[in-house]
Amino acid sequence: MGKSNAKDRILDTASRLFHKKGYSEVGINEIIEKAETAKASFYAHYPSKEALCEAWLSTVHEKSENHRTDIVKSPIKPAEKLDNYFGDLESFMNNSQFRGCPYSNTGAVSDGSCSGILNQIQDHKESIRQFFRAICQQQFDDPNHADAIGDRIFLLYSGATTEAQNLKNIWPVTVARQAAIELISN
Amino acid sequence: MGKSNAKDRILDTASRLFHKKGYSEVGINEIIEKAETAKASFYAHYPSKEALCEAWLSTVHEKSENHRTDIVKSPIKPAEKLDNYFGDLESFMNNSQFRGCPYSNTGAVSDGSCSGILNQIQDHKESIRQFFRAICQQQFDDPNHADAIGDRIFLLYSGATTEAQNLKNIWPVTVARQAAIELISN
DNA sequence: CGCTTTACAGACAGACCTGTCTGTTTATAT
DNA sequence: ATATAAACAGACAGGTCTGTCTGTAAAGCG
Repeated sequence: MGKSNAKDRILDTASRLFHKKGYSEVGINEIIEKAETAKASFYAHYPSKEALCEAWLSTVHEKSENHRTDIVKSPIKPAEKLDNYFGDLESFMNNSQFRGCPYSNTGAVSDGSCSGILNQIQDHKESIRQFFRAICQQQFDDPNHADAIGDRIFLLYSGATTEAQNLKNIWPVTVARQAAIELISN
Repeated sequence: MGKSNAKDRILDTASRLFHKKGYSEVGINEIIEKAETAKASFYAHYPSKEALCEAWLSTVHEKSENHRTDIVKSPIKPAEKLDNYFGDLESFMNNSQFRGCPYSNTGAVSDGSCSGILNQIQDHKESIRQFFRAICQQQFDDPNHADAIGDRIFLLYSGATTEAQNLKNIWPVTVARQAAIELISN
């Protein structure tokens, strides 16, 4: 465990609350109370609530992006990479009381006023799309076919995340996992 | 055009605003102002904002459910039914500035405090799932296989809706449409 | 010791939120 | 014409929101 300074406590607490309840349902007051810090300390480190949201999404992106890079580089078979990645999603959903993608959930509450957040959402989604395409490129000879299959797996992944949250059930992830493996194996 | 009474004006205005900005980003004051009615009139017809949300989701469900029933009963081929339904989604996304499923967007902002809304979300999603399963039952001999393919198409549909919203682009719907047709044709 | 940095506590402003209330106006039906 | 129902306008209460402000306490360092 590293030091527990105010800035980190705020970000950790906000991450937990934003993910669990949704960005718009969490207030600064709740964050600083549960982070056991003061409002002045919050505004000393973050200029606004939106900036905190961007910092949160950045950390999520960074962690998950590193994880995906590792998977792409690993020597296992492409189908096994998909199996592992959907397995990770299964664990994630089970461990988060079926709260799904932080980016989609944040984008669901936005009319486009904050372009910084919208850009992060699009960058993150495009990054996941390219991840699936990269795996498919390792499997198929035809690059166009690989991209097409990668896009389909991306949509299965997104749909599984969304509907596992809506239905509070893991079956969408299980179904998508099997479908993705079949897609890349045929 | 029917009469323009206050109750209908409120529901119509709220539907437009909830869909465009998200439930949590729209207030009663904005609704009654744009519906050109008074706050007392609002609370004469709806006991709370949450009740208005449920009324909104109910109308969305009713309309879309009737549409799906018509499609299932129609004499065209299953693959053509899917093509039509994804075509409808394409039009819907284009006409709504890429705001996607009202149910998923509402569910993204909820920690489970309002069970009425959560139940409507789950009922609606399960209804769409059964719609795709019913179409697949018309195509395949094996009922288990039909259900399995129906579930995959359901996830493609959900993922296409989610990511078209996130990416502000129609390609996810186009990809899902083609993938669904291939799934039911093989 | 004095100086600086960081974090603390919490009052405050100004705006917005839902929901209640009083009272007035309009339309309809008898 | 008169009674009844519906819609109107809008003040108000009580709470929450983000963000600013003043002031204090503690720790590191010369």
